[in-house]
Amino acid sequence: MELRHFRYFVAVAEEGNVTRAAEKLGIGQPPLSQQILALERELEVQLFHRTGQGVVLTDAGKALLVDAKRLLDDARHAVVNAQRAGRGETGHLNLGLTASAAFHPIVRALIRAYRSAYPSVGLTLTEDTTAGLLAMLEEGRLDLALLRPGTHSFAGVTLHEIASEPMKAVLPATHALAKSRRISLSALAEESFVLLPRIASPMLHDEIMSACRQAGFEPLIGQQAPQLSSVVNLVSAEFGVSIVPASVSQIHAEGVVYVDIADADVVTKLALASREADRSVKVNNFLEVAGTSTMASRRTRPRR
Amino acid sequence: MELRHFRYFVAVAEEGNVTRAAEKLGIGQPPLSQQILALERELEVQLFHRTGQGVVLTDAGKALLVDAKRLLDDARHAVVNAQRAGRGETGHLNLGLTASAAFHPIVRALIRAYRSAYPSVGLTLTEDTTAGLLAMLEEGRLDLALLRPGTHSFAGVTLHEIASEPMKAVLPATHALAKSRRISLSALAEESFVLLPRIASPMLHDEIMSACRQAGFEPLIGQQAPQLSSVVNLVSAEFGVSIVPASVSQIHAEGVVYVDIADADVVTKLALASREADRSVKVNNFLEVAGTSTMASRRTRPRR
DNA sequence: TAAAAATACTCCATAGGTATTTTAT
DNA sequence: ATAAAATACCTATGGAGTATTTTTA
Repeated sequence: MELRHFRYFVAVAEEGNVTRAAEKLGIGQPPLSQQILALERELEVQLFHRTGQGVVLTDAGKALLVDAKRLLDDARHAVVNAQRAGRGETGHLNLGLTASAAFHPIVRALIRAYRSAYPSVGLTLTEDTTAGLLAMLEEGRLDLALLRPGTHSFAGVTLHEIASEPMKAVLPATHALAKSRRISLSALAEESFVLLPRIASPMLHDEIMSACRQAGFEPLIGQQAPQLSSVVNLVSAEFGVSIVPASVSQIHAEGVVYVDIADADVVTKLALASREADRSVKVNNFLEVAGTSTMASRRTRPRR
Repeated sequence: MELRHFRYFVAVAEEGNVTRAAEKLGIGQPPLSQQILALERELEVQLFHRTGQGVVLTDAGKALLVDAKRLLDDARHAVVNAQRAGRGETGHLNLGLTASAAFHPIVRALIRAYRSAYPSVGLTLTEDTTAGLLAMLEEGRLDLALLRPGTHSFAGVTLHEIASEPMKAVLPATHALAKSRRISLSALAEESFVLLPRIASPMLHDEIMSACRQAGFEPLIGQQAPQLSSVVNLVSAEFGVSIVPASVSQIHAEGVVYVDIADADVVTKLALASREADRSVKVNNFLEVAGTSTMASRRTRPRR
């Protein structure tokens, strides 16, 4: 039994006449008769009463007509659904992001652009640490993650840079350098630093540490805070100074100033991470909307 | 696109491996590969990612798998439904009956027997005059009718006798003959008769009239009543005598007696009427349950 | 008897088989 | 290097065409 049998059956049922149905189908009357007879033989049910003027449906035929039409419709729908899914127009996308990435205006813009381009794709946003996001990405619980890649890279993960921004120093307004337009990192060599714990954002943490070392000193970590806003508040309370991505300067707090850093390459990058093996159209569409060129896809340190 | 493509696709999707799926389907790997490729080409959608260890579904494939399985299930159901309809096990039957037929115990028994044999067939009972029933039968608004066929027969209607019963005389208890075990019709020659109007039950009416004429007299119709129970009540009120099918003697009324009639052939028949052209299995099943042998199928007086 | 469906046969398109190559890990 | 899918080519089933017969009202 094939869809052809249903197509032919519906045509004959609707014409009430094998000859005319055959014309409509673009085949001859005898092959159509044969196919109908073959269907009746296979189903072991008579579908038509033969009359001198054509054919009329039996009760079995009437019952089958309803189901056959629905079946043919459903088959067409299945094709359309598959095609839409194939173009990445339907389905669901699990997107992860780190707390610091969430501050970047490009992230909001990216999500909006994707939603308007693919309105039928469901989006779930999950906020977690970089390590957590990468683990979820590998397990397949995330399809994409927005994070700040560090010096180390991860096996099976492709990073697509979407933004690079300078770091800024965060100083209490009372600080001697608070009125400078730009300072060099070495000027902060004796300061106590307020940073996010390394576990929360190892990439950002490592970038700050290595920038300081490159400037010739080992930063003294006086205080740790779990949120970037807390970091800024602690600086405001004169617990020390900090270094944050420029986009974080959106956080305005009393008694805090953001100062440009003169040192070259004190920048942090925002990247979209995807599974290297993931060939999903939905993910590719997202990357396309992000307009990214893939960063070097590295496979240096296989994850345990 | 044929059901074969869906069957093959589901097999490959569930095995995740073309070679194993081919074994399961009892065909070779190359033809299965070809059919899957043909499906992908026709849908213009990639359904599988090919890997070294087999194949994995794309998003489009995942979407199609759900629909394809449902489609194959639905096709199987459609076949079962058609077969059940073909055996007359589903659907609806419109059954008509006359007021006088409704009294006969065989009618109740017949309907019960059919319901228990074909519990999934819906039954609608319609009570009307014989003429009304025959018209509805011809128009297709009824599939079968239980009625008392008269001397005339109808075009395109087959009558299946299901019972033949004697007539009885209905007399007031005060009547001179009320205590007789049996009387001859001629004894009622001078009586006034209470009958159903001819329009309500022409067959029964004509049978009574012709029985009287055969007994040598023209009955005097003193009163007409629309219902058999009213006829009995009028006899009870001494408006006259009547003649009714024996099964009507179920109606017990004060001051009324039912007396056997001695004359030969004063009988009335109960028949099941169906359209001659109707080859419906449901109707045949009903006739089979009724255990009927078809009465002469006559076509004497074509209906206007 | 006249219209339509069924049968008889022929043909060829294509599903399926066999052998081999290409691909992916 | 190996398992699996794809390609190439061949075979044969059966869908479709042509001619004719049978059926039904």
